[in-house]
Amino acid sequence: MTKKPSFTISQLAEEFGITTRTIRFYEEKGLLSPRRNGQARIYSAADRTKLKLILRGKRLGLSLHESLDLIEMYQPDHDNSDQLKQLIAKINEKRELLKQQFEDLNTMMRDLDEAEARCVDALKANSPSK
Amino acid sequence: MTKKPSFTISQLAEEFGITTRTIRFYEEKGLLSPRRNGQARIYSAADRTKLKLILRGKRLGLSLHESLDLIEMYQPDHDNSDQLKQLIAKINEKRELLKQQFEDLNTMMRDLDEAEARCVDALKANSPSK
DNA sequence: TTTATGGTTGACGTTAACGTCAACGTAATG
DNA sequence: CATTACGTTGACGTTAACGTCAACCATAAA
Repeated sequence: MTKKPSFTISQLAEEFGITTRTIRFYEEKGLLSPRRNGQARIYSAADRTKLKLILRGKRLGLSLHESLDLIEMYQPDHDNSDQLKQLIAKINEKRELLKQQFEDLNTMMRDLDEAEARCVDALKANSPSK
Repeated sequence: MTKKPSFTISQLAEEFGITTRTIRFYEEKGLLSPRRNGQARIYSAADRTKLKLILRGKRLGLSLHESLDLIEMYQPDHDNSDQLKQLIAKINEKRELLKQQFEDLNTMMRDLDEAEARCVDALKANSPSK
């Protein structure tokens, strides 16, 4: 039997490079709900995963609320067909947005390549090889 | 001789689906500097391109200031070697961030695929083929 | 018992990125 | 000339996502 891992707030804060204030803030917003030991918060592996999803969302420019939506997609209510259909629709919307982001990223990457090439050329021009 | 195209603020606003207030706000922040006809603003093709870059940056989660940095990368001061070197360093940093974003996007896309698959399965289970 | 360490709950402050609104200018149109 | 459409400049409001700070509690070590 492997013990279920658990974490303190500051462990998670350090691991992900954020402050404890931030983690508590996410809880206020309903993104996390760790269990308690007395008044102290204890985070499960699942809580940690949620936090990871939130931070990934942030890196992709999602708001906290959007991340919350996404997280809820991962644990749908399997008894409600209407909700499931809505969820599938939402997922497809999200997929479209992600595709757009892929294009944007590619474009920006190419732009950066060109920008760098121009810089390198300019450098060569500035200091001719003697 | 093809005439140089120019745009009014509301043309750009409509084209990009933003408000004129937003465009003026970007100007306040130094991201745009259209020429004037009297007191009215006139936007050149270059201004339009800048705006496009800003909005692309936004979709990728960049702040306005970060987009400004990027835009300035595209028109470096070709006489200043130090600045050029710094710029190359910045570009490489940015590239690393973009790579991270690519990974995030891929992961999220796969997660979405799985989430959808689970939804579809649940739907089938709910309404058996009878 | 004192002190250090880590955690908690408010309350309030801050910054970015706009929105809203009022008061005004200007140019074309009926 | 009055109206309509479009534009301008402030000034102020708003929301999200935290930061800062004070006052407090709990446990463990000195």
